[in-house]
This record gives sequence, C-alpha cells and structure tokens, in this order.
Amino acid sequence: MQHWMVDREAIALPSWQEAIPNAILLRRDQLAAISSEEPGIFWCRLRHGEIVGAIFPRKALSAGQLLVVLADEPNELVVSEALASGASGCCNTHSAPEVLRQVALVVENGGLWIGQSLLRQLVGSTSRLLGMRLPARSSEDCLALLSERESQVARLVAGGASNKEIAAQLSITERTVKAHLSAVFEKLGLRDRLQLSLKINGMSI
Amino acid sequence: MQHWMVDREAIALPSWQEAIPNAILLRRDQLAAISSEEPGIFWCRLRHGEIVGAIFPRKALSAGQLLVVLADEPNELVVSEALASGASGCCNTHSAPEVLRQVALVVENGGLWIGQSLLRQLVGSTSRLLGMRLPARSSEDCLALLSERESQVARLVAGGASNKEIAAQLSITERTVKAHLSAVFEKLGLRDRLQLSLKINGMSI
DNA sequence: CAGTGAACTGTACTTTGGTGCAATTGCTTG
DNA sequence: CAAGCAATTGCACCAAAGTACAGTTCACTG
Repeated sequence: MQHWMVDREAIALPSWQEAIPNAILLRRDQLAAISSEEPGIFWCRLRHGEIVGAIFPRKALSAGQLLVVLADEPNELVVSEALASGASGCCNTHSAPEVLRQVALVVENGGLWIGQSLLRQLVGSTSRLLGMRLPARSSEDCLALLSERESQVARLVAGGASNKEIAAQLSITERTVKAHLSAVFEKLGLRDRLQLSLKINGMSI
Repeated sequence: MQHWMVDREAIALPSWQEAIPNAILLRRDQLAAISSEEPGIFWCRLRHGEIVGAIFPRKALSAGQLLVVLADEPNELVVSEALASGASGCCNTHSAPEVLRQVALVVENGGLWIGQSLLRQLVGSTSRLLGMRLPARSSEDCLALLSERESQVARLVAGGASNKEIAAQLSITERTVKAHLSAVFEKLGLRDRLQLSLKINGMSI
C-alpha cells in the first residue's frame, strides 16, 4: 500500500521515515498534481491552529484512499474535526515509529485510530456531557419482539454485514443466520435485509 | 504475558481460544482467589445489562495488570462505563480471533482499544454535542459523484426498493438497473445495495 | 467529422439471499 | 416427565443480486 506524507513544508520527521521508509513526501500544493487513484494512506501534518477541512477536502480522496492526521497540537476539537473531515485516524505528529506503524495497520484494515490520551479526552467529554441517551429509537420497539440471537443477527444486518460475515462473527453456520433472519422477517413483517436495515436504523416505518 | 478470561459462567468462546490459546479461564467468583501480582490482561465478559464497575472494581488490578471488556451488547454507555472503570479496551464478545489479537497487541503496548463501530458512535455523539456534523457526505457529497440516472437508482435503492420495482418505476429494464447499480458501487467503493443504503442514509462510512 | 460519455439492453454466468422441510440439542415450565 | 421454545444445522430449491462481455443509440464537444 502506498503512503504519502503531506506537509506544508515537505519536512519529514525522522520518526516518520523510520516508521514508513518508502513513503512519498509531498508539499500541500503538490497534492492537486497527484490525481492518482492508487489506494493508499495520506498522512497529513496539521500545524498549530490549522484544520483538516481547509487543506484536505474530503472529495480529494478516491475510493481506497485513506487519510490520517498528524497533529502538532492534538486535542478534542482537532480530532473531532479530523474525523468529521473523513480522516481515519488522528495522532500526535511526534508519535514514535512503532505507534505510526500500529496506526497504519489499524487504518489499512478499515479501522479508526485515535491516540490514547485523545481517546480518553473524547470518552471523558462524552461521558460528562452524555447524561442520558438521546435517541429513543424505534429500533428498540421492534428489537424487543425478537429473541436474543435474532436481535444480534438483526443488528449486524443493519450494520451492512453479509450472512457469511455474520456467521463468522457469531461462530455459527450461514444456514443458521438465514434461519434467524427468516424468523426476523416473519416477526417484523419485512421482505428482506434492506428493509430490516431501514427499520433498525429508524429510516422507515 | 499472562491472559485471564473472566466470565460469569466460565464459558470460553472458540474465538477466544483461537486468539489466545494459553489463557486461563476463570469464573468471576474465582477472581478474588487470584491474588497474583503477575502482570497480564484480564478479559472480562459483560453480559446483557451488566456494568464493569459492579463486577470488576478497579482496585482489583495491580500495577501491570490490564483490563479489557468483552461486551455482549456493546454501545456508547458500556464503553464509557468500561473506560471509566479502568478498562484499557472494549470490544464485542464475538469479535474474530484476529481482532482479539489486535486488541491484545494494542493494550499490551499501553494503548486503548475501542472497536471501530463503537468509536464511530463515540465520535459521533461527541461531534453532535460539540455542534459538528459527522456525516458531511451523507447524501449530497456521494450523490454528486454519480450521474443523474445513477443517482435516481441509488436513491430508490436507499428507500428499500428491489431492482424490479426500480425498473418499473423508471420504465427501464431490470438489466439496466443492475448496470447503473454496478456503476454506483464502483464509484463509491461499495459492495452491495445494503451498504449503499447505509451510505445514502448517512448511517455509516 | 471523430471522439467521448451517458443511457440502455442482451446473453450468460456466479454468488448471495431467502424459504420449505426436517431433525437434534438443551433449557424451561406446567 | 412432557411440552414447548430457542438455537442450531443439513439438504434442496428458487429468486434476486451482481458481474463479464458485448453491443446500440444519442447528445455534446473539440
């Protein structure tokens, strides 16, 4: 997988080079010139006071291209803004090489990565501010009609999983997943998994 | 590093055994008997409605001992409570072995681990509370990539329609609907109509 | 005019999803 | 204990979804 290091001054830190030796270093103004559709990860350094949305519009990313923000001064707001701008991760500019490699691993596999201290901040503020649940979802009502297992399967379907994935996740056969799903469709009066997804996610009756 | 699997019933899932074959399985009531100072990771399964604080007080952990919560029904509140109770990670009870190994790796190195979907929930709620908008590309951004006809088909799919229904609606062949959909999947990097629905409706990715 | 791209369609194929019928296990409750 | 329900799985079958390859038409543009 290709890695691009994007910096205002095109200055690569030693830790970056150690973590990802074969990364391509770019200045921001060279970014437009890269019209490649090649899948890979853009590591974008954010200096003091900058925000991602302004210098790396999310439409600049093709399918299969990911964005990780390296923040000089990481904090709650930077992380939120980065994630909202389509980044798959946000960590400190001066993170150790092992950490950067870890981030790459997680992000490549479709995960989100947030540094430990930042995560604690996020969790902390969420806990403090949350107090109670916001959405009295309609999903609660229909999930209540289902058995425990049916409910698990239904939620996984609602998240976009295939029968094969659900089977692997729950360590059961694909046939069993189908059995549970048929029961769910019957109980909720639905036609297929797409309608189930809409129901669980509160997008329809 | 030692691993302890702690469960109310001392039932080990196959995925756990595959991920960490040499873990020691414990019932919760056997926990007190373990007065070891040995460094390691406690994997504590949380069943429905349970909270960590009640069954695994943080003072039970010695220095060098870490706690990871395996939640049967992971959600925002469970994660918040787990992290607040001193856990270093929280993921789904039925996570795949590769995921569990990934978690172990991160946690052993002093990191915090939260599953991708949970993290998105956390970030989402934080963003909402901070007045930001996470799904900035819910409909418009990704629909902008599509042609007029592709966009129509995509919206109908997002509403739960089948190919046959879409064909009837637009007075074209079912084959043409499939052609448009394949183009949409290609452009947006999606796998099937369910993922498209989630994307259009701003429920995911 | 030549080239391009969107829209449209066909044949044929593979994969995934969903159902019907049947059977086993284990736990719970009258 | 018997009855019932939840969970599990197999086999077979059909329908729906999705892909590969190929082709036409039409409008627009350099």
